[in-house]
Amino acid sequence: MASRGPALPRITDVAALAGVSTSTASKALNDTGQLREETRERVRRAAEQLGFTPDSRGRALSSGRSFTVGLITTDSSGRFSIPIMLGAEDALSAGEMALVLCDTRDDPLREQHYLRSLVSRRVDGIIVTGRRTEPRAPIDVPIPVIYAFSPSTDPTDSSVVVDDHGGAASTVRHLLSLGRQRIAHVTGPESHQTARDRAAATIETAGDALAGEPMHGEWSERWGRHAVDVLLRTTPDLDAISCGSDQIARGVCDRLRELGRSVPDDIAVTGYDNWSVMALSSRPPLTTVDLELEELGRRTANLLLDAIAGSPHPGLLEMPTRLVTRESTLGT
Amino acid sequence: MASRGPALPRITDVAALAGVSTSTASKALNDTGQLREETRERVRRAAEQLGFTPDSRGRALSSGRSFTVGLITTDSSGRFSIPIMLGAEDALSAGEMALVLCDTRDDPLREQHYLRSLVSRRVDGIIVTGRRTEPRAPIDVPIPVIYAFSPSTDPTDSSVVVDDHGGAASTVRHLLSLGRQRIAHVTGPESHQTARDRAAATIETAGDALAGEPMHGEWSERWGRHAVDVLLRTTPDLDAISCGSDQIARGVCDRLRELGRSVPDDIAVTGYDNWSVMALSSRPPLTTVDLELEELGRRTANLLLDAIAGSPHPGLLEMPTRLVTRESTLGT
DNA sequence: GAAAATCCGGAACACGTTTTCCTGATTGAA
DNA sequence: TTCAATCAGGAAAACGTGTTCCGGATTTTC
Repeated sequence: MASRGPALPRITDVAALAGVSTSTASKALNDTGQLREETRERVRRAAEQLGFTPDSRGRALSSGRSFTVGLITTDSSGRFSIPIMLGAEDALSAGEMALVLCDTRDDPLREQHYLRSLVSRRVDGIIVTGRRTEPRAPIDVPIPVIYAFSPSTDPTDSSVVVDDHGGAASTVRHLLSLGRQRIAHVTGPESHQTARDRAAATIETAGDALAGEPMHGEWSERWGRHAVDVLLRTTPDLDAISCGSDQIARGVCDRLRELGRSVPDDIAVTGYDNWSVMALSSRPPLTTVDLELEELGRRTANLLLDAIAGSPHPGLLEMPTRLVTRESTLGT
Repeated sequence: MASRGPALPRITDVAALAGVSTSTASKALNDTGQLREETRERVRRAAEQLGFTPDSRGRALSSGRSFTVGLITTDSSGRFSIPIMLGAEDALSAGEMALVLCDTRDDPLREQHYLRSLVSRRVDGIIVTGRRTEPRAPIDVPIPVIYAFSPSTDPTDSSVVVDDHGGAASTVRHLLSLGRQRIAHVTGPESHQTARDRAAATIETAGDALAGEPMHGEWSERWGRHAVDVLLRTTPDLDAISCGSDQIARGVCDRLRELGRSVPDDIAVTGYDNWSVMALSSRPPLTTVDLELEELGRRTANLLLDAIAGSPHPGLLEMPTRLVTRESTLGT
């Protein structure tokens, strides 16, 4: 009942078939030790014939490593964690490392549970990620840890984050380069650090071209639509709106179109996040900032691999964003 | 260099501290064997004091199991695989099982690579999932496998899928119960089985109330908008549009509003998928079908646990969907 | 032809846990 | 008091691999 089908062959089976000892078989398959090439080849053929796949549990035990890293995410349903996850998984799988997924659902109890589980599995390292850019409390484990997206509050930990300041600045510079002179900023709640950071960068970069104060609201199309109504009343000579998210930008575009304003001829609009379903379905499609989260995930994984190998890179690493230009600023 | 910080305590350390042998310590911590309660307690305290966490690699080796299952997804970036993944992870973590993530990116080579890796890790089972409802070729491994969302072409394999027929039928019955009598169906490409299935169910359920043939196009808002133009020309007395996805439905609503038709007073609209960003941002919010994918993932995981325990459930399991009613059919 | 160097492969152990078997001690019954 | 039955815990093996050490065989050198 325990095993259906024939048991998987062990290295001793390979050794027996090749007529050598297990240690010789091990050396042959791992290209270590001193063996005649002919012996190596014989063992390889035996392994091939038996369909031998080494049991990594044995290897893990003897090597002291598990070739596994844990990914703790506070909400993987969020659209930020997922690309990070995939990027990390991509980078790790190249190094024959596996990634075990732990979704805490923002529950500290679950987080504790998962940490124990990961330590018990003797994972070689842990990636911690979240859905907000606010720093989070570090986790306490005797294993290398890298924080992605949400940095650790401890600056001596290794964290990889998005350069939100640079991203927001790039949209504003783009608008300025197009000759826009009255730029409004519509973004998310002031309680979100990312909204504050982007607003600050916008103010700093726009200078005199900034129209009024940044407008904080919710991350929704509805807020974008509402903000347009307010803006057109208070700032009639507006010629650009830089939005804190693609969702807001889409709402902005919809409302502008309903009111007969042309985007981008009358008013150029920029989004943020390059969330394809929003940015591409918007009318017109949005110029926006791609967070390059998959690359961030890859980078995080590689940093973790370094740390596992004994060369940690403590501190904060800010990853560059990429400006994606589309019709909402360029026209057709 | 290999280990920073003090090495993690082993069970021999616990045993030494408690003044017993390792086998006794093991029995004490696992509540097996015959030991005095006082001895058990002494061992437990020693473990506590040392912060002992058993090394699951050793346990895995000795038990013959790895307490790990693999999840192979052809694209986890798709929004279907993710809830399934989370549901599975949730169900597995309750049983102290870990889930290792493998994203093949639809590349057969990568899939082979991952399969070897999972077999090498001696995972206790594998979940295979995809982004389409088309059956897929089974994988060949000597380990229990369950297919989720994309069933296996081999009917003797275990597969868990969405009841697309029932889901589509439920929207049509809902429209009929509201007294709608001329129902059009706008859906995705005919090359997609899910579009064909939903169309067939719609035809069957709507009967005489069906207006024209199902209209196949792409899964986009643009197609939804375009379909409205066609429909209003060919079928002026239309009073309901059942869409094959929330994205299409959103396009439909947008276009109807632009043309001055009231949803749902003039024409009721239903979506499919309950993709919140579409269904809730639509004006009005969409009545739609929730695929309950997280529950599907949980169910898949539990079936896999059964199979691992020696009680497989071969065949196809269709999971029920849930109709979510909102303003696009009910009004305010 | 003897001594040294080199090459090849095997025996043994380590990794950390669980489990099986076994022994000595205690208890109960006759 | 003796024998059997139960209890408490230890010794050893098992899981599958990698690695260290060591001895025998072959080749090289003088």
